[in-house]
Amino acid sequence: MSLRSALLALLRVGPMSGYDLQKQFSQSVGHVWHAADSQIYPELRKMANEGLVVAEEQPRGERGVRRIYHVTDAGDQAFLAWMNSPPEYQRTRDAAHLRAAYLESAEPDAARSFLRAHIEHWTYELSCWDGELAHIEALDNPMLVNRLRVTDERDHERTIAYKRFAYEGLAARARSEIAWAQHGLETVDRLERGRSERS
Amino acid sequence: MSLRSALLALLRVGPMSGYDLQKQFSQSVGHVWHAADSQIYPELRKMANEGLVVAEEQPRGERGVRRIYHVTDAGDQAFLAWMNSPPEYQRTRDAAHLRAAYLESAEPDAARSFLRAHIEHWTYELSCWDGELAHIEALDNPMLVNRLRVTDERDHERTIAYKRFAYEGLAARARSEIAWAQHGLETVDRLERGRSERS
DNA sequence: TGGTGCATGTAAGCAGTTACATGATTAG
DNA sequence: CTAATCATGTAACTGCTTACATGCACCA
Repeated sequence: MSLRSALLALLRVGPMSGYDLQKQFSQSVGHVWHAADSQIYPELRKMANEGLVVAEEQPRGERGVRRIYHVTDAGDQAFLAWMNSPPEYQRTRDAAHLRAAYLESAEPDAARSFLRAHIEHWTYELSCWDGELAHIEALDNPMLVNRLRVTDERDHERTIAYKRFAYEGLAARARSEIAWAQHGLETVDRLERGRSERS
Repeated sequence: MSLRSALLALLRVGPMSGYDLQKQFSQSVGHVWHAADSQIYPELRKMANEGLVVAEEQPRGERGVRRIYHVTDAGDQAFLAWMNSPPEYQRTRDAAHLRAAYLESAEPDAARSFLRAHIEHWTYELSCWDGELAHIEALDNPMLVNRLRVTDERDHERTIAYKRFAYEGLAARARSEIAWAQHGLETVDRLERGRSERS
């Protein structure tokens, strides 16, 4: 249900087409919740069938149709119900840590490559999230600006504070992953030194 | 492919039935990679069809059959190939941080409940991982003991070190999530104080 | 006329969840 | 005898991925 909530959260800021939403998912929101285009269009159709959104159909050329989706009252309530409901957690399923637990089975160089790839991945994620944080602080994130425009001015501070809070959490996680993998590289070196000394 | 790798990792320690594996997934390994029984049995069948494992069939009563799975050479190679291959990362999809980014839409009490649930969830996970770490240090984790038994003594140190490394990473992540949510609770209080002063 | 961006999808398939379903063995 | 544990699955469904597929509008 999170894709649905993410779509509602975006549409509550203002009506958008599937394509517009897709762009959001490849930028700002996409750094928190990823969704592919092939998933967005069918989901919007389903939401329209369930009355959470309505499609304003605009003709495009001879046959093409552009659908601008608007949130309905039912959609608004569904989003708020999700926001006020207890979160659901999935059981841990972490490929990187699974692999780490069996690293003695890998070649030392493969172990190092894996840890460097881990650092590279989380460094990239961190740069995205730090970038979003900079846009929040500078108030030049287009979605945030639009959202503040449809928000009571007394709620601006909270709106900004929670956005910042969310991205700070993701950035902290990325830093923790990077530190862990760096510690891992040191561990590989230490253990390999131990092996070469014994041989 | 990670479920498959996790199954191979366990079976490389020694042959086991689907039921035995299932128990491992609800204990030690299950804290890194979760899998349900309804997923394990079909996967073992598929792996047997592909020659990664062989089932030693034992009759059980009149009609029942117990299947003890053994890793084949092909299975061993598949596991090592996975260990030596570059990791694959999925795009971020984080329901808690998505929700956090829109927390101004929630009732303050719902926001607090959410953050407390987050702390509770990660505190529980942390206790599991700290528990596993204690079993690793005390050398009384049964799977680890079995694994050391089938491992060259010169590799004992590495085997233990990487297990410890994996669980330390998970524990660090849990602590980071808890600290984040605690900071979130303070943020809610600060913002709500601000609102009540203005009203 | 040709490329980029706008705009919309379908189809096959995989991984995982939830619910259902059955029967054997062993310890108290 | 009965409850816990051992032991094995199937079926329907959800969420997501990958690959495929089409066509318009505008600018150079």
